[in-house]
Amino acid sequence: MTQSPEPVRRGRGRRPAAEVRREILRAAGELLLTEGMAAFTIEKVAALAGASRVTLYKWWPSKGALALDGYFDAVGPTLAFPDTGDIAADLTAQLRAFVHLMRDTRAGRVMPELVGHAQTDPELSALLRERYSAPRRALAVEALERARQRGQLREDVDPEVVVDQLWGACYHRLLIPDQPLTDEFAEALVRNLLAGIGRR
Amino acid sequence: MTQSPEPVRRGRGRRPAAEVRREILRAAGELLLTEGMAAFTIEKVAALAGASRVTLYKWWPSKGALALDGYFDAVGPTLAFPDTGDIAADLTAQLRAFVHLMRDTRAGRVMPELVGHAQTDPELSALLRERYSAPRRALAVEALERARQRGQLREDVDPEVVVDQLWGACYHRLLIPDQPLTDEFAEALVRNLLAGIGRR
DNA sequence: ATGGCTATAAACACAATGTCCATATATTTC
DNA sequence: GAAATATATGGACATTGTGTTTATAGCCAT
Repeated sequence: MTQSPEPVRRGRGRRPAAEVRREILRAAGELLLTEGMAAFTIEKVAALAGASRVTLYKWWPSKGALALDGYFDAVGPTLAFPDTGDIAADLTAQLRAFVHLMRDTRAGRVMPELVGHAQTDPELSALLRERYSAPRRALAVEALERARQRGQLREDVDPEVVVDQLWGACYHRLLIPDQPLTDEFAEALVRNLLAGIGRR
Repeated sequence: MTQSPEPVRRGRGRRPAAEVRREILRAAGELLLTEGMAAFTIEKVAALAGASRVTLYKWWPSKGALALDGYFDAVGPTLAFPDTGDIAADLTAQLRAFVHLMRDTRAGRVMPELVGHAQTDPELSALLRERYSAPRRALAVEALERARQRGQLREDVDPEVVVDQLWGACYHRLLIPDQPLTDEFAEALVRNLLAGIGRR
């Protein structure tokens, strides 16, 4: 159990909106990261925030939207894609960091659940794309574009496809876990793709 | 609304187990393929099958297990991986068929929802691995192994990783749809990986 | 035919959703 | 400072779904 200082039973009446909103986001993030998406309910978030369910329904259109806001409130944006000029090294480093994040942190272990829930929640699907996947994908695509312009990649390669063959492969092992997600895997992804797996 | 001939109100008392079971599976498959996983509830399956909820709870331990059984009842196994001896052509053909299945059929559109639900249902996760992903992955791995033994692939390549860089990339575009899943994409996947995307 | 197995209806407790209301009060406006 | 506005609140409600218990009814094998 994560020990919130207080469930804080409040009196009736209005409180500053910003404060309530902050409290709700904190509660949503905490519940999501400790209990996971299966146990994430509007009711529990409201109780944990010491707020009324009606208030949540007023501001968030769906459970998914609330969960994602709670996720970012707890985790922060954390976007970075260092560019050293060596695309092979940069991709490997970035993928290893991603593997570490997904395997060894609470935030990482929750993300597959959010993606999973998005499969039946169009609201969350759109938000996840806008605020999570699209910005991250864009960073990788830009790095690959720069590498191509430096002459490190073939001219006819579509960076968008490359992203799917690197990060998409990792998500595959996360979401459909037949095989483990390891550092060696991350390294093999880059090796295979840059050098090619074909003979001659 | 899908118009079943009759909700068929039956009297109390026992009916042949096999018949009930068949009817439940049919109902589960129908509901899953027409309404999707979000609307898939034990209650609706029971009503559609003209069966008692208690009967469902007796035979299926979870909603996910019932959904997967219904899926296979409706779709069938459909496993095939033709091997013409040309690994590039075989992979491309197989991936194009996969893209078509996922994009243009009801069964395909439901699979991401099952994978999504599995993220918060360990029962379904295990069943999906055993009965869906593992057998399919094994077929692809075997084909790649044979190609390597024919000398069409580098000796040091791990077929398991290659599978993630081909099918995993497709699942990525299915589950986190930033970019469209197209035939051209399927072809680019094989091209990139066999020839490599690096310069020189 | 008889006894065991199993499907059935009905009822229950529970949890969660989503929407009402009337009331209380912080903040804004005059 | 007083009035108006916005908004959070508890409590209530109907609805849906879960998962279980109970007593009853009928198929099937022996």
